[in-house]
Amino acid sequence: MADVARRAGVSMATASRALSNHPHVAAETRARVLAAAEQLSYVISPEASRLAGGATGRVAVVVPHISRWFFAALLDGLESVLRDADLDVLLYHVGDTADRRDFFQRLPARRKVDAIVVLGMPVRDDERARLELMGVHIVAAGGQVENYPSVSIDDTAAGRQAVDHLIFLGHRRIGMIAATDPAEPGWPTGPGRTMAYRAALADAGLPDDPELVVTVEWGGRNGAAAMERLLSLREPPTAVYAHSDEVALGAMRTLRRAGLRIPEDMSVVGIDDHPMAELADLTTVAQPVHEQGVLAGRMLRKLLAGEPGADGVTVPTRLVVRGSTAPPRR
Amino acid sequence: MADVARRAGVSMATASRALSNHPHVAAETRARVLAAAEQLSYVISPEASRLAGGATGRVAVVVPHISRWFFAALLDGLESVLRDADLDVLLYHVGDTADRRDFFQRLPARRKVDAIVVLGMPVRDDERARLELMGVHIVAAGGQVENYPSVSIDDTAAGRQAVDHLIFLGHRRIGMIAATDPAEPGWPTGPGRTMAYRAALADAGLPDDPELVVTVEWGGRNGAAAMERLLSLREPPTAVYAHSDEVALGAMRTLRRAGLRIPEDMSVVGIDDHPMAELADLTTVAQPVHEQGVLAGRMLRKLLAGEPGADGVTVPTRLVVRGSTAPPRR
DNA sequence: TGCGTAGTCGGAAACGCTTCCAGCGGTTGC
DNA sequence: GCAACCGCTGGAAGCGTTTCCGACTACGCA
Repeated sequence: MADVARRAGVSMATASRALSNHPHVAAETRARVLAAAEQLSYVISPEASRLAGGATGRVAVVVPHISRWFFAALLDGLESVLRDADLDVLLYHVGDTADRRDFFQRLPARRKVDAIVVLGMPVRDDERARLELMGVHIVAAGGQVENYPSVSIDDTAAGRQAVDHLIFLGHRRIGMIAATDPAEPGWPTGPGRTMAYRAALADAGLPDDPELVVTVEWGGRNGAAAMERLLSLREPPTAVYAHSDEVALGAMRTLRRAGLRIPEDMSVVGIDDHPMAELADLTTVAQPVHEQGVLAGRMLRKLLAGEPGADGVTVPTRLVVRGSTAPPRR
Repeated sequence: MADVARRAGVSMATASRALSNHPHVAAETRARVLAAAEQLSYVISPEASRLAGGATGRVAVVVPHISRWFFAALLDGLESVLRDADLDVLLYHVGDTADRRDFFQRLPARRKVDAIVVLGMPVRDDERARLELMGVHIVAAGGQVENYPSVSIDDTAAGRQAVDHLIFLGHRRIGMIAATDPAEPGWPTGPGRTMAYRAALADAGLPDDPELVVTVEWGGRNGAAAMERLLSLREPPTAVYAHSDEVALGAMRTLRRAGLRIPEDMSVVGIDDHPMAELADLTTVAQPVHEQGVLAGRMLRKLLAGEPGADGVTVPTRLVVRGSTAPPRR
């Protein structure tokens, strides 16, 4: 930077001000500095800049499963707005339980970022305590995180949309394939999605047969296995509600293999509106995933700018009727 | 850090050496410093550390499409090994042409990273020139990038495996759905995949009917449209080779809608072995995506350690036969 | 006993910026 | 006409590390 200043015939102080867009620099001087920087193809050293100044210009993004569509889409949306704000994204993948413990214990992002956003992942209280040690803003998206400004869907409402649709079509015997997060075995992805099922059945005066509920780890293959369980019942359901599209897609594969027709012999409904759902003609409850990432990014920008961000946003879901649901055969 | 040094009763110089695992520190002293740091829950300021020292401990990862499975899986693999090496991942998404130009023009990662890895994306010569301005190591994965140490599959071989399979089954009239990258219209994803098709046909003594080739942008929906084109021919093919599974899945949807049976009326083969391919019972040529990311990460570690990394690795692909291919009806 | 040496440790100078404070010439208000 | 003021600029003090270099200790050997 000394070179640039010399070339522009100004002091380092002025050069610094010009380069970082501070006021109190004559337009002409600024132009001269910028030109000098350009010629020397000089860029400010972020390290030195942060050392002396304040913010790092970086945001940590914590995500449990990079290669799953839902999380990747969330990240995509988030990244786009952070990039527009000239914020760099530091990616932290906390795939399994060990990673996760390690992340919250070591806090590898400490002192490295201005904020942290947690994607699609509930944060436990003890983890929250660790996170707060970092003393930076925290935002969540796509997961049911309390205590933080966050954006997500209403899982219960989404579940209701799916199950109510099946009930409306006339189904009385409805199975549910609940998905748990493989990283947190036994922990339901969305407790709301399960509650919605029971509430919908109760409201419709239908019995809640525990046989009809099977819980598996997330994933198409497990969805397929779950459907096998359901088919092995003495009296299988006439419709199945899956907690996510991938699981539903797995279930459909089992049905196809069994020679059953969809939707004539069995209706299937999922949640998410995964791109594959369209190709598979799967009825589902769509949630705006990319948009949730975008909203979280905007929220963060506000927070970083010092404005009091909204506490939380719930984005709407909507039923997308395709060819995998129909009234039951009588 | 001054606090830590004081508490441990040593100078800052010694504290620094102890904390960054340098030699020439008595074991007992080091333990004392570490304990003091622990008690004060102190972590080194990376900014200051880099300013004085050398490396940033960060790696830039450039990826064209975060939310597509292939790229996300690559990133997943890469991230896991970088994390093990205590390297932070700075994510740069260059979705469309504008992003891309902007990235290579502004080089936002400049001075921020020790290395850069390009995922699933060919780099043009002019872009390469810009990249080299950063003066850091460069590694590529999942794309056909020349001049860099890189890991990828042999696209031509993969294409041959797919097309040869169809030919072996007895198909004589084989369609191809070629995919281009939406970010770089007109640019074939894998020129090799196209060449393989022509070479296979030629080797089998089959005519190369231009009608049978349709080129679309990547994506399931476009795959579906491409299949419609193929079905509108006077004499449609008996089998279709798609450049990627998503495209193949789209094609299958059109076939299903048309009431055609797979594989009886039409065989379909893809490339990638997308998780959905298994659920859709799609025959495909599998490539180890996650592993390519891992290998790229290892290569980078070597490079950063000063060892001469291998110039490039080609990982093998293999045909996975499922239910979407069969001999043609006669 | 004296001296060289290996192993540790401390002082202090960078590292490349930002920002406080002061100075400078020129305006404005009375 | 003078003082107060304003916009712009420069000097210099940090910011929190690392590392060079010199000093100090304890020990082995002649």
